[in-house]
Amino acid sequence: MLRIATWNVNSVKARLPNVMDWLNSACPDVVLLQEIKCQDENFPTMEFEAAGWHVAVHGQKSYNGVAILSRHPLDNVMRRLPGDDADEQARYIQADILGLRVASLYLPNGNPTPGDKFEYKLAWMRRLIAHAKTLLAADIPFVLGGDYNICPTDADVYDPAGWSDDALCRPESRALFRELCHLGLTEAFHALHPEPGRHFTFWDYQAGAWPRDNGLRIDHFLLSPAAADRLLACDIDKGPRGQEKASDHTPIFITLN
DNA sequence: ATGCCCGGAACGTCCGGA
Repeated sequence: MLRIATWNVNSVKARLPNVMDWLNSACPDVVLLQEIKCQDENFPTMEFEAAGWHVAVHGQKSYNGVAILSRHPLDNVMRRLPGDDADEQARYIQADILGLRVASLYLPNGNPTPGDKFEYKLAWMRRLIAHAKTLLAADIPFVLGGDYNICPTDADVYDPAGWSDDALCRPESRALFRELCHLGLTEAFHALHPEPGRHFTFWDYQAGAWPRDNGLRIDHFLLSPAAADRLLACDIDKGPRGQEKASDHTPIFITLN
């Protein structure tokens, strides 16, 4: 059994006590982090290693940044999403863990639409689709987890009409997400919880979004066919969102046999 | 409501977030 979580922590330095408490209580085997908001040398690598974690980081000053924590050794660490050497934003890191290829990704937000940021989001998604094709051809089971900044359907939005023009919900964003899935990948939460419900992974800090349960489902796991064959469970852990000094995202887990 | 909150960088307040 392998339990993998993904969590946009909204600054690993501001969130370190929350993250450490959660690691001790939730006991994941692998954790994919996004929005660490620090350079590699400022990531709390020593603290995590002292707690028994293997660490791989792809950081950036102030913005973005992704990392992988693992109870098992990390091999073949790859930083940056292929396809644009001029892209300096730290949004992708990949490693092999016990023969499983695992990626932590932070897909661009893309607002406002239309505009340069939305075009960057769509271009980044096309690069992710191209990379997923490469991963499928490598014939190694893989898991792409992270903050996709996509609500796949209106069922994933507390107020679909109000969000219809947002980059997270735009038809162009959803079409590229479907194109990615249609390569043969399984979106774990939807596969195991197909019924509509208020299944969210993000609640804005503003306007009482958390107490009102006005959330979005934007953090996802996409699994290759061989990884999907091992999928036993996928669940959202709402606990951390209710803590003091919480991230605006909460972790989501998959369990593989 | 073009508002609300948060972290980072910086020390003004703005940027980015979603």
